[in-house]
Parts: sequence; structure tokens; C-alpha cells
Amino acid sequence: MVEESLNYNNVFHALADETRRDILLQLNSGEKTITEIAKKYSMSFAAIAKHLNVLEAAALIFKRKQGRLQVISPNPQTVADITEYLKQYEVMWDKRFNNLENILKEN
Amino acid sequence: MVEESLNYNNVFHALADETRRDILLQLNSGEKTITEIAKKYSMSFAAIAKHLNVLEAAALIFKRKQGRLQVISPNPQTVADITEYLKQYEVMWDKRFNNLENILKEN
DNA sequence: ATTATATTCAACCACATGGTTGAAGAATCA
DNA sequence: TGATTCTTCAACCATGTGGTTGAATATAAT
Repeated sequence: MVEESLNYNNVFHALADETRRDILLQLNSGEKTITEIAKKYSMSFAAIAKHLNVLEAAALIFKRKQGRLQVISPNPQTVADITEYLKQYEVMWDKRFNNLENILKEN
Repeated sequence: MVEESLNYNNVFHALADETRRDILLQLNSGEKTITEIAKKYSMSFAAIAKHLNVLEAAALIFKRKQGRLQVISPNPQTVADITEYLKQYEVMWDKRFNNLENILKEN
């Protein structure tokens, strides 16, 4: 099995949706089937199934077929990877230059 | 000045684009004008200006008008906030249940 | 075998996104 | 003033996104 490297576009895009972030949080309490997940939202079953496809493409969840059920579980590694990735964006920028008030105070 | 709370949809959407992530990285080395930023990409000036609007809407950058120039600087606070926000998604999920091999080994 | 349940798939729709070009504004330079 | 530079804005276009409905498929229950 080849270890695919993360597609950051996919991951950030998947996270840029309230419903998908909410689904991910639900999975904190354990595995759920698609039907169980879909019950909590007012949108159609097919819409939730699509959201799960987006989350799967982003490697944020796993799907495991069990009989006619699809069991969905979170992939904590991807969130960890994204957090690690974001470190390169934590720039050491002197905040004074972003703050007009301080610049004025100093002059 | 009212402190707006972060719009996570906007932030993740802004990060879900290679060009925008690259622009953000460029800003690690300091402030830049729109023209300076745009010079490094093959797309049109207007396209880069749009990307900067998306980054500004996400509070990932600041814009400061200086004469006819727009000076762009990074907003490190937003990246910090997003990293903090992601902590709630770092679920303590027993990885054995995500790993079929281990389940088989144990049986 | 029939029926019910869980999921997938395809077609469709309204709207957003990422790009383009060209014109219009402002600030600076000669 | 006139020309140049930096930026903004509007219109346009192709494609993607988030949602819908309905049909098809596969498994499970009666």
C-alpha cells in the first residue's frame, strides 16, 4: 500500500464547510454509519453522502464497508499533519508594524 | 474598533488554494506591495488582486494604503487561531480500529 | 421470494470560484 | 499639464460546489 502524501487543497477545502466540520466533530465520539450521521441534518441523505466523499478525498475520514453499512471513522493523522504544516505559516512578524496605534504612539 | 471573530469558512477556503498559500509564505519575509507580489506569478495582476481580497476577507493579511501603493502584511494571529481551533479535532481515537491489519493480528 | 433498508449514482439547478480583458480612478513623475 | 504607475472595478467565461430528486444496486429481514 503506497502512502499518499496529503493534498492540502483537498484538506482545507473539506474543512471550509460548517457541515463537514460538524460531521468530523461527531466522529470524535466514535464510528458512525452514514445513516446515523445523516439523521442529524435537515439536508438530504445524498447531500451528506457527498460531504463524506469530500472528507474521504481529503483523508479526514476512513470508510469501511460492513455488510450493507458504511462505517465512518475519523483519521486523526490528517488533522495532526495539517497542524504541523501550518507551523511554517506562523511567521515572526513584529506586530508593531501591523498596528497603526503603536506606530503613532512611538512618534 | 470591534474585534470580529474569525470566520472559519473564509479562513479554510482561503488556505485551500496553492497560489494563496504561496503568497502567504512570501509575506514571511516582510511587507510587499501588490505589484511586487504579482510579478512572481504568470497570472494576471487582477487575479492576484482577487486572491489578496480573499486572504484579506479571511483576516490572513492586512492591507495598508501608502500613497498609491497597497502594502500587504501577514496577520500571524489568524494562523495561530486556526491552529488552536484545530485542537478540538485532534481526537483520541484508538488507531487499532482504523487498522485492519492489527485487528486481524489480534484474532 | 418479497420487502425493507443502506448506499450509490446520474441528472439537474442555482450560485460561487478562478481566471480573463478592458476601462476607470488616484497618486506620482517629468 | 500630461504621461506613467498602481490599483480597483465591472463584465464575462468555464468550471466547480452544494444542494435536490429519482433510479439502480446490494444486503438483510420476514
